[in-house]
Amino acid sequence: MKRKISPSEEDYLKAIYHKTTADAPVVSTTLLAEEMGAKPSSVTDMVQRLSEKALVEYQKYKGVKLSDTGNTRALSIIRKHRLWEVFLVNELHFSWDQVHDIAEQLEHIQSEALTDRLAAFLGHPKTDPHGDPIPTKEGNIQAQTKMLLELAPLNTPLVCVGVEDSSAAFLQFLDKCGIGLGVNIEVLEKEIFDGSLLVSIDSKTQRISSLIAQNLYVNQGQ
Amino acid sequence: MKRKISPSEEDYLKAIYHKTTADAPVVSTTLLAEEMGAKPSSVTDMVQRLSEKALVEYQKYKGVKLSDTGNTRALSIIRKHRLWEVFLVNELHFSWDQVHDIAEQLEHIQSEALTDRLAAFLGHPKTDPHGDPIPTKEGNIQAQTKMLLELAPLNTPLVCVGVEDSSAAFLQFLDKCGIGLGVNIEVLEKEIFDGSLLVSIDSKTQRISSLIAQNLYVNQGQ
DNA sequence: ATAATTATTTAGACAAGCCTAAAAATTTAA
DNA sequence: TTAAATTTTTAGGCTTGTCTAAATAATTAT
Repeated sequence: MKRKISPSEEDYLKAIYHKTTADAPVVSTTLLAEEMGAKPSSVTDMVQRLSEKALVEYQKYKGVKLSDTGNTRALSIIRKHRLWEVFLVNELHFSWDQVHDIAEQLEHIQSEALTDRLAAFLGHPKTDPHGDPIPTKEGNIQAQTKMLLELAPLNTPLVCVGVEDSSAAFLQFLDKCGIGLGVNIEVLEKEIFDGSLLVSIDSKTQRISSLIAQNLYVNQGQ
Repeated sequence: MKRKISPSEEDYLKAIYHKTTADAPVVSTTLLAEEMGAKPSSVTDMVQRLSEKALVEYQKYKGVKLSDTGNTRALSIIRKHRLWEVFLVNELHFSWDQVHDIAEQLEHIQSEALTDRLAAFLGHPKTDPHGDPIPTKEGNIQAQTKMLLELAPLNTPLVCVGVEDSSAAFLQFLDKCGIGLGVNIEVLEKEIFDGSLLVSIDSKTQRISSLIAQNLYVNQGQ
């Protein structure tokens, strides 16, 4: 009984998913427009169509959130996106910064059998190369544990999942330190004097400044 | 300098490629409409747009054929389609009859790097699971050698690539004999009395009737 | 509490890709 | 070689997903 959804509609569902949280359960058309790279008026149009299809709950001037069925669809798309990212990085040896645009296309391929077999082929991975959890076929997703490295627990395997400051300078500095999205990090010691951290990055031990730690997000890794 | 082509435009280029031959270098809008599952008027529209983009050569009432650039684009799409079919069958263990619709979607993914790496991952296959040749990155394609099994040479590795009679009865009978698209066949003997053939199918020897041999297409295999 | 500002929606337009119905060109047949 | 039948194109319309400009609601500031 699955109604067909266009790639564009899927992109909106995904954007709404990413822009709503427990704190802010509803997202404005303006914010969504930014996320989608479209004008707010276009978003209003689309959101009204999605509302008629019962994929979102929308109240004029009040913002929009996913319905239960919309949420399920969004998770299915995210599942496909992240599985393809695993394929691209683990099997085709792409690097983390090359896979997003390709996965963005692959996530719209419609075939449940393909998704199932891809997951099996990859060994049913639990997280993507960026450390983000992959929803199950049933639509369950492990709660996000994204936190600043500064606040992360000691002696726990972590995966770098994002940055607060995304300036080229910072990213290039990260590269120099051997840090990138998906890299495995473990905090060994916290220096009280200057807030610096002794960390092991892909099994090599080094010291990083608190400024880095304040701008780097990590997840609990495997 | 690659102009963007929509999935729909790509489908038309592919259809024109498949429907033109050395004998009939031009295809009519009506025939193309059948192939595309659209009305002739819609085809005329599209073909005129493609002509403006110099992807096809079109003369009113005279039919359409690919331009050189159109031909190159068509081959690139066919390359992607067939590479994905290899992936689906060899890596994800789909059967030959399940892969077409999925490959039809995957062929539109735009990323040269992806195609290159996929080809390398698969070991640069020369043919797809149906025995059809995979064009090279440069747009070279091995000439088609499709022929009726009845007329095929003895003691030569062949691959089943299609059927003349596509009735369910025939296809089910083929299944029973262990014959399907992509199956390796070699003709060992031709019986003059009844036209039957002694063949080795996936290394098992059996005799098949001339009626089968008259309705089965094979390619020179590897 | 009202005015000014900002956010949001509505209205009207456009391109892509399809459709149906009607017109025009081509092919076939008498 | 002209008339009938068929093929192909044109004309006009519809949906999706976008846009700009204008109107309206909500928020902020005085």
